[in-house]
Amino acid sequence: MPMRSFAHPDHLPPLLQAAGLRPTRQRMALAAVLFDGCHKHMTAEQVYAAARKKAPLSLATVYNALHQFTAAGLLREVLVDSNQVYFDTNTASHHHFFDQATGELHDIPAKAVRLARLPKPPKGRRLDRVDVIIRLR
Amino acid sequence: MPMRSFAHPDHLPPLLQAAGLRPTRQRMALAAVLFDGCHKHMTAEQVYAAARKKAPLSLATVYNALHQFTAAGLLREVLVDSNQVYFDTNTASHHHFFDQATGELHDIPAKAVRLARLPKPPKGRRLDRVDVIIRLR
DNA sequence: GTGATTGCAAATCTTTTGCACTAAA
DNA sequence: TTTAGTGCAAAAGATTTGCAATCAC
Repeated sequence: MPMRSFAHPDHLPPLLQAAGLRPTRQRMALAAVLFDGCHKHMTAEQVYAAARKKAPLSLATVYNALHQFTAAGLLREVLVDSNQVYFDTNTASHHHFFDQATGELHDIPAKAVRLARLPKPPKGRRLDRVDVIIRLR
Repeated sequence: MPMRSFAHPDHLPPLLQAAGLRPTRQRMALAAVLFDGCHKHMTAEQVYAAARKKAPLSLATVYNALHQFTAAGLLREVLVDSNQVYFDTNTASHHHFFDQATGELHDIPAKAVRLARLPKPPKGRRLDRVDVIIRLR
């Protein structure tokens, strides 16, 4: 599962700048947590807990940044559980297993699912993307 | 799209009783709103607004009842938007179009989508169901 | 009667907002 | 400088809880 590797901190400022975001201390801490080379699914609270070990920042800033990162295409929201929103660092086309017993979320590569037939969008609308969630128990 | 028709109020008490729920005035009003023979996608707030025209009831009771109905298999939660949970009166296997511009949700019959390949669940877990969400813009 | 159900208001939880302060460019 | 970004604390929404009053059986 290839992902651009931003494990080294030097790669973070260009990443943020490319998204039109100033590489501030807080955003750098958040980016270091999220874009370390491994895909992850994290809630705002989890990101907050991890980032504040790297730099002082407030929860409001976490929400601001998560939404900015999402708008910039660096993150994707995953909605599988009515209690929390997960932010997914994998922005490539893919799907999810959701373990309803544990709340764990796992990626499924796009090619592992074949959508052989799909209805066409109603007129006037175009397809944005297709999310497949395989719910487990 | 066949659905058991509960348009006539006389059909509501047995429906509730079969779910192990006493047919109280409040639950009857809620069931009358939801199970009128037409499938719908409603938020708790929308259900509340419609039901209070039929009988006085509180929002807390709406949430209680929606969860009881869901646990009883009369409703299904649909998660497509981080701002609100939709309750779907169609509990048969099916999928959804979600219009991200308007927030509208539309059913897709199960047969309109063919999942030709699906990864098998991790060991120890079994498949509960597969949700396909076609996001439109 | 008696236990299930409800209403109300307060509590919780998550997320957003307003605004003065701070820092990046 | 100058403007974007941040922190804080308050506000907003959605949902839940606790408990006394009420209703279905």
